[in-house]
Amino acid sequence: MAVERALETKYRIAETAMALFLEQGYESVTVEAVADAARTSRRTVFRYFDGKDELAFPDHSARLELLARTLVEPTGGRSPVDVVIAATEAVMLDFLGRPELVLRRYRLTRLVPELRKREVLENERYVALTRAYLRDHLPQDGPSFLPVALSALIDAMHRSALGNFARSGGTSDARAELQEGVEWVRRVLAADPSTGGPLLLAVLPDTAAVRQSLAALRDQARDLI
Amino acid sequence: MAVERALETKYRIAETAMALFLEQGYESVTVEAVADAARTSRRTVFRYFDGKDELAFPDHSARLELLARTLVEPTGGRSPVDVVIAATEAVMLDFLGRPELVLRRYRLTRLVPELRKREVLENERYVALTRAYLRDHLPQDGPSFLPVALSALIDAMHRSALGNFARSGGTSDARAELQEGVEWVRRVLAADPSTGGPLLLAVLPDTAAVRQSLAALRDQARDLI
DNA sequence: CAGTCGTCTGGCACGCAGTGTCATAACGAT
DNA sequence: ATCGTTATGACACTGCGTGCCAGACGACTG
Repeated sequence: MAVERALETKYRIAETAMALFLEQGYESVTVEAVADAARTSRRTVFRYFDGKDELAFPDHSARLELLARTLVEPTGGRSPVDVVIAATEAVMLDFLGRPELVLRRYRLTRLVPELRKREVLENERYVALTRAYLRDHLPQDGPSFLPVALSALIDAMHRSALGNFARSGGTSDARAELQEGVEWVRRVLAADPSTGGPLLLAVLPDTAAVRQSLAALRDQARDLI
Repeated sequence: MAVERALETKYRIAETAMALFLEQGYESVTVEAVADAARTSRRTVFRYFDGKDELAFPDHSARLELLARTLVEPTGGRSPVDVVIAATEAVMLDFLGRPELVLRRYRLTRLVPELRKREVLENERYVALTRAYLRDHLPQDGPSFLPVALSALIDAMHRSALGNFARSGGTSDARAELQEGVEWVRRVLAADPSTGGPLLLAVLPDTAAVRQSLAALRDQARDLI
């Protein structure tokens, strides 16, 4: 297939480039040097990549499509927030499918400001998608900042878990961390009446027995809720 | 003063550039054209700005310093979250001090992808500052994702309010919207036991009267809490 | 007033990213 | 084997960004 060959070429160029960047530094490696090392031409490099900085992100266009595709799948009755969370988990699993790439890119982005810039931009495109989805699917009677706040929150969890994964050298369980993070989001949302969460209130006699029961319940709730 | 004259030059160049960008489009305006229109040289433009895209953000370096300065001021016993919120409000007030600049830049960034990129990057620098502050000052026993989540949240409120301000043509009360947003954050944090918020639980007999009282309380709480 | 020192500015040249164009090569289908 | 399609490579060109140096401007001093 033609597509396979093209993909192979793209990744060959990208890996050559990343290796050169790590060896010699981003600035001092020209695109022509990358092309030569990958046994191709400068022009071809720019056919596969929009810019020199994108050489470290050969997988992002595909992953962005994955996110977009996941967001339009039938929801099966799930809430918009759950749909976005599931889509974010799918994106993370895709990331974790290429752990070496993630680790190498992490080193590069810490080292080269230009590549860090690019990473921030790529990330913004993910957030823009989820934000638009929430804007379109969340009930309109909630606070107007909810879509932007929730997309930022979920993205923050995603990045935090992936960052820990990279810093740990690929040993941490990024998926579990993400789930822990979004659980926190869910819990916090559920506790807020303006987003439709349940609310439990009561008036009780102020006796020692009641106080003691409440304290016990509170301690349990700290772990359970 | 030399500093005043330099600042005057910088803003003259920036305003000339923004006008040209809006008239003729970002791509088709060369830096040399900007320099000529601002009665200076190409070389001088690059002395005041790190790149062509920065021509639309003459105020960001100063505002970044403002944020950094505000974050190191004595806290006066406020919590780290409150310090970050106050600093964010200071940044927003600084933005609102130049409403024409905000509006013009908003039009530009919606129109020119290159400038939108730059805006995202500038924004990331603010978030990096607040995130680092929270990482250093928040209690260490909380969830590890709290700094990144909170900085993302507060930033989201900030951007949402400023975006509405620009979209409304400068008529909306951005400061009030920001405060509304951070109030939501505070409320939501306070409701979460893992971040030390209060928790109120009770067990009641399931009678019609009790149910009615709870419903009434719940309706009040929707507005009050 | 003359001289001098530091800073701001403009001109020049260079490297390199990114793009348009076109000719050629590789590949797949029939 | 031939043809149509698609990937590739060569070339030229624009414009950004930077290093370098020389001259202009302003401030301060004797």
